[in-house]
Amino acid sequence: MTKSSLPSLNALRVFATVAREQSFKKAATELGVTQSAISRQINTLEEQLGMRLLQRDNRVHALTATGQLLAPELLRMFEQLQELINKATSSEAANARLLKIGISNELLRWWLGPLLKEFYAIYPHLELEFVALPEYSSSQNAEYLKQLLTQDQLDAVLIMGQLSGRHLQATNLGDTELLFCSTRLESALKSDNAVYSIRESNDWQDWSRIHSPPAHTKTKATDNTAMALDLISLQGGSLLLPSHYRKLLKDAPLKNNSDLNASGSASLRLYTARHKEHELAVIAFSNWLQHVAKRG
DNA sequence: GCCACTTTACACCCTTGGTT
DNA sequence: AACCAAGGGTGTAAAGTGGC
Repeated sequence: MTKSSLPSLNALRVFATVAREQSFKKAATELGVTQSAISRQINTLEEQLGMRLLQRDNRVHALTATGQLLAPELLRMFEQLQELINKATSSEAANARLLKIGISNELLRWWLGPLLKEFYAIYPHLELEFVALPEYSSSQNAEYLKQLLTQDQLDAVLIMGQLSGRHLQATNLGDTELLFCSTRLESALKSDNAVYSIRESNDWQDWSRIHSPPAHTKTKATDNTAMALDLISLQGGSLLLPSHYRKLLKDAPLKNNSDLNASGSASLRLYTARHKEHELAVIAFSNWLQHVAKRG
């Protein structure tokens, strides 16, 4: 029998019920349909199988040999199926939970935030709560971030850079390109304007290795991208914008000089505690993020 | 006559495939 | 992407059949 010619689950369920009750009428009552529907399901099933399953005239007398072979196995399978459904539906309630996510304001505003509607449409039983973190991992904050995860204060951390530890599970969500952006299209390297980068990142070092800026180039470190954006909008200048915020170029008065872009070493990563790697909510969030990151 | 089941006609919903 | 028609699956109501 090919896959496409498999009888419908409903027809098999009807047959199993009739076999157990030895009556179309009782089966109809149990399944909440008319006895006519039962009759037709049995007929269709027998036609599909090419043989009779019930010996009957205007009464059900007995199961045929084929019916005797099928009925006990089907009844057992439907019992197992019911158990599985009970288990799945009760665990859905258990899995309806709050996920605490550590993330920077920048990543939330310019990357994850606009995608959340899609997440909630797929996983309506999950709720996300956000806790503000730095944009980049560094030697100063690494231990603190690890503790947040291993001591269950957060379920996941979204951050640029690396956290190491055997109790952590890392998922790479894509390498970062540093977009050289200025308030004006001209290259800031030829003017007096400074280039802003984030203090905790290696962005300036990564960028300098590729573009070897002149020694007189002014650089300024800021705490985060939002601060760098505010400063260059007030004072002019350039910044190294992580490519995850690419959509921002449409909204902010920024121009990207693609000749001066460079690849950064700090990838965007999702970190979770290893003891939570089998939790359905964590798996769902992680899988969805990977899907979103892949799509770009 | 009642009961259990079959047959037939018809309706509704969903999927699929073609068209715009 | 939106629309439409065809076809399949599933349901009901009602009439018919035959045993008890």
